[in-house]
Amino acid sequence: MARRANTSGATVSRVLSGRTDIPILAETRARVLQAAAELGYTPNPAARALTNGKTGIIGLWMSLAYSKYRGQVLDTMRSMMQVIDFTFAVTDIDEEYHFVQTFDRALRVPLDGIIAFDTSYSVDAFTSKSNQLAPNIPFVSMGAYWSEERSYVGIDLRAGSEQAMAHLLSTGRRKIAYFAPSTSDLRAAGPRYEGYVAAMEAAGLAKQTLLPKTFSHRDIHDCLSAHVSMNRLPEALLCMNDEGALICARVLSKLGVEVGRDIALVGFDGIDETEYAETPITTVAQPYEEMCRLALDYLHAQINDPSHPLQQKLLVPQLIIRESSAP
Amino acid sequence: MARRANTSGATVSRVLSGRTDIPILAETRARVLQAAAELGYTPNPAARALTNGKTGIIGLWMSLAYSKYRGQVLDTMRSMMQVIDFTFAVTDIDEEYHFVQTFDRALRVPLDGIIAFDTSYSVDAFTSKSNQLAPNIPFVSMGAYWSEERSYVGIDLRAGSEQAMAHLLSTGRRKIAYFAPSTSDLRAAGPRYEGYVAAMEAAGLAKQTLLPKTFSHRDIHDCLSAHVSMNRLPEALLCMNDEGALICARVLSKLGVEVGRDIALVGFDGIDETEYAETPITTVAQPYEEMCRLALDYLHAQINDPSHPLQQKLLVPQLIIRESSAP
DNA sequence: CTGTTAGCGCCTTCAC
DNA sequence: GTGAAGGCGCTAACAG
Repeated sequence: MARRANTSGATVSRVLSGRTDIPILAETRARVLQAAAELGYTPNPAARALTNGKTGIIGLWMSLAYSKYRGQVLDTMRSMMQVIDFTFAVTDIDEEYHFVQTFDRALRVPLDGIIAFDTSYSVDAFTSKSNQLAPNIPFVSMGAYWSEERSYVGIDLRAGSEQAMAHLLSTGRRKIAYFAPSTSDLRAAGPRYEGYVAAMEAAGLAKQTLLPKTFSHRDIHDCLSAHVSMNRLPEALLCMNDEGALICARVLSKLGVEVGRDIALVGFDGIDETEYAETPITTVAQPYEEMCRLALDYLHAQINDPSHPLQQKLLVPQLIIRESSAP
Repeated sequence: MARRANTSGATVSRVLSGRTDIPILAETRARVLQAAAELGYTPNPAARALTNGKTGIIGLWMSLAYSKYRGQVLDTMRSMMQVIDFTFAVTDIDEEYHFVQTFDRALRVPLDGIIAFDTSYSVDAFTSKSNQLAPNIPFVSMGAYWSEERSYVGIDLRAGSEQAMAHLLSTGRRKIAYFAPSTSDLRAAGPRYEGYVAAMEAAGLAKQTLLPKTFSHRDIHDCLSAHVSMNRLPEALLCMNDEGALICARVLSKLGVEVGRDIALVGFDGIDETEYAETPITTVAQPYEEMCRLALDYLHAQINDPSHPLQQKLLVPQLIIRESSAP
């Protein structure tokens, strides 16, 4: 490349890095640019990263298994990255898989820092491993799971769950069931479930779970129609997430159960559709924009100053009450 | 690190690369592993990539602006990557932004190959630029846009659009409008629109567009309610995508218009919800699983053999007829 | 303004 | 089985 442009590697570097602080003869620059175009030459990013000691890349670690909430968070991160000069590389963290292998893979990408989003039930494995696997890379976790040993922007879903339960109880519901996929780790665990349990026990009520196999339309339908036909539907469902709640609402409506009157529904996350459903759905909305903004701030601080002290913050979700749980 | 383990860099490399072909004393191995754990040492991926000449990373270039269809594709790619030993780094290609800057950023990630998905209206800039920016990196585009100069797995949405129109026309619809966001580049362009135009002109019918500002619930509502109140609703809407069609259906239903009887609706993409909507929605389903599988195959072939000839294939979407366009 | 030199951290080759 | 040397492609520092 340098040869083709009749110049040295250093000059090529100066031109192609777009440096304005070093004066370069217009003619030389043109020669370099043309040679690059002819050869289809692009600087090797790995070599660049090695030399510079930084990559300009922030890794976003998350599960890419589809969910609307994750999509919204991704979208938010995307728009925030546009205004700062970092590339943002999303890598899939598969929680059902072998963690170590997953992390090994994620660490193949040379990074200036990592944001780990809702790395859910692998959180134990994750935080301890991430300490071991990448303790020197700036790291912030955000979402429902965190470790006190690392910087984080957490969302206190247990508090959110308790808000939701207080609302359901204060509007007279007594038979309240927790609704989650039986194949999920959140079946009978996690902050949402803990909030549910605490509230039911404090109220002296019997706990109950409704567990479709997954949150697919079919499974939810099968689960609910069985309960409807046996006339055993509870007075309220605390649904693990909004997508499940939305499907519930559609299914129940087709089964002749009126959401908001015959049964109350509450979801988690705060995705857009809850507002526009046939019957708008009450939801525990996660403050994900603030979460993203803070996580990026925290990470920035760590990147600029590797010895930056821990930054930890817990956000509280907001209960948005709508018709699906009308009094 | 080598010092801490009382050994040489070469041995550290042999241990940490997990090589089984080179015999290493169990004790030495243990010493290295422990030193690594104590120091929290991780091999520098950039240096590795530079030495090895490969990174084990495949870049997925796409817009991360949220859409359900993109989410499903991402999910499909994710599950396919699990079974092959590549990391998969998703980088946002912003089409509304300055292309060159976007590509510059995406190219900061050291990659063995690139899959570009639906890099839509930037396709011209994109393919020409990608030739210039990364002509030597194995590259496959997949989705609705492609360049004949590169390998691709395309989806012929124009053919899909014509199928949809043939169906609407054959079921007696005459006043058919094309429905897209006025702020989108697909407002009056792109393969979907071309198919619409061709069909209408062949049938000797007057073209018409309905253009809400965006595909948000509010904008669609404003657009449709205006038409309803003026009693000017067409007999059918060809909606640019399923998400828009689903919102249309909800809005129309609230406005007292019965979908499938008073008006026909057809969407594009084939997302799951179309099947479970109040009135199931007719859609031009994109064969995205096949698309992903082929794109990965093609890329693999190129990675393994840099001089592999071009591989190009055009897939045809499938029209799924449901109640929203019942005869 | 531009070329030369050295080193980033790793892995491969070749000795021992 | 293990260490020493060299080079991957780039850029900062230093000459000229």
